[in-house]
Amino acid sequence: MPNTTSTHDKILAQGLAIMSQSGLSGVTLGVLADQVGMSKSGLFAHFRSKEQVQLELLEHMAHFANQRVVEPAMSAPAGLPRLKTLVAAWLGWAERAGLPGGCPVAAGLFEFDDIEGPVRDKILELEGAWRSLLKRLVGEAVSLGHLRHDLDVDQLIWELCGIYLSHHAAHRFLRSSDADDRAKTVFESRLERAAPKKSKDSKSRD
Amino acid sequence: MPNTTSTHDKILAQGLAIMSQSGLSGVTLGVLADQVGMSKSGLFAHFRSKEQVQLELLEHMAHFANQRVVEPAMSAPAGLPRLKTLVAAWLGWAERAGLPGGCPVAAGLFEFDDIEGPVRDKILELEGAWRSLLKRLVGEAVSLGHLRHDLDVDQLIWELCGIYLSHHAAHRFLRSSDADDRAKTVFESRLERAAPKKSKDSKSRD
DNA sequence: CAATAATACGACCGGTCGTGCTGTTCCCGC
DNA sequence: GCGGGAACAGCACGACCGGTCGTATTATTG
Repeated sequence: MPNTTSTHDKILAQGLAIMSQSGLSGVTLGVLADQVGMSKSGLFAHFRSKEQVQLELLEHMAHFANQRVVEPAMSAPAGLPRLKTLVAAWLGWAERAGLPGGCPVAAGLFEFDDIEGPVRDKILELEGAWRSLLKRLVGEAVSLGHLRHDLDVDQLIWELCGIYLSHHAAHRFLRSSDADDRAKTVFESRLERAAPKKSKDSKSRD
Repeated sequence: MPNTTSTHDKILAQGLAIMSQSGLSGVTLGVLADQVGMSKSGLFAHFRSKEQVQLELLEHMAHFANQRVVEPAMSAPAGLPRLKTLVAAWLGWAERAGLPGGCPVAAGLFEFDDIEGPVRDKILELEGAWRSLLKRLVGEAVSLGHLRHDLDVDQLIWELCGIYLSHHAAHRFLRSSDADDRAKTVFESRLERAAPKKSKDSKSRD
């Protein structure tokens, strides 16, 4: 059955667009069915519940983001170049990937901070996986001597996530045009402080 | 006007709690009426529309946050001390003020990034006012020589907002206990880089 | 060809949403 | 005491929610 993209996949693809614009709770069975061009009940037959739709949607987005953000970055040389490439591909990835709204996970971090359940757990899992990936790349950069050995890796990642969120807010909500520049500036400045010590200037003295 | 706090105010107070937990779209007339202890239509009579409820709720929150965060910080000495006090009062202010969910504006930045209308405009206004305040305090710190005169003020504020958002995500979604420490670490490190050049630190030991 | 399984449809359920209209209660000035 | 007006409740509406059911079309299989 290679010919058609299955209805199931079509549903997930459409749902991804809605989710990025209106958040996970904006993905309604009715509007999703309309978007796909089928009846609500016909759509529902593919899933056991709405929650199942949400979970599969998140899973689908993770896979989508993986091949749009992670995989391309992996072809860069290991260490600092790869980290830089990944971060560059990360910021604003959703728009670049054709998602009209922003990154659904970023929105989910605030939408589901107090809503317990499998959906929250799934977002938690995705976010954890992402931070693990960041940690791995940073760790490689440290091992290769691209970043200082006494670097607080978790602290750096925490700050990277802050850059991402601020970029998201500035770009998508405030719609300010300098979001990319601001993010680039603070990222590079942060990397500079994480660079191995050199005897170039005695100013880095912490 | 009778002695008691007016029903109108009681509605806004209850709505604030709901908004912090479930977001602005979680503030439903029915839920809100239940919480206040009156009928949906009785509550509705106080407002012209649900949108009016949302707008007044945002306004109410701004006033509330102002007296809980801004005003106390204003008693600190002008310049860097005041800025530090404000930021310290800012991070996690909502919980400290008795709001069970996080900061509603932070959530609103992601909830309404693609939903046009007066509500979005209101959040935009609040966020703009907040950043203006930050800018004013940073500017004062620069004028007083507490921060370097060639500081990129907007860049600093952009990063401060990133710290706030990352703190919100780490604390409220990830529920990690080190959010305060992480935020404090990056904030102080950032201030250090914004300090005036001649770093003969003989007195800065707060 | 008949039987079956997959797929999708339309109608419909109980419930909640925002929002009006119609009363009822109750305080206040006359 | 009475009339009036504000504050609130009761109720109904249409739209939409997640979800179920029966059914029609289609494809596969025996």
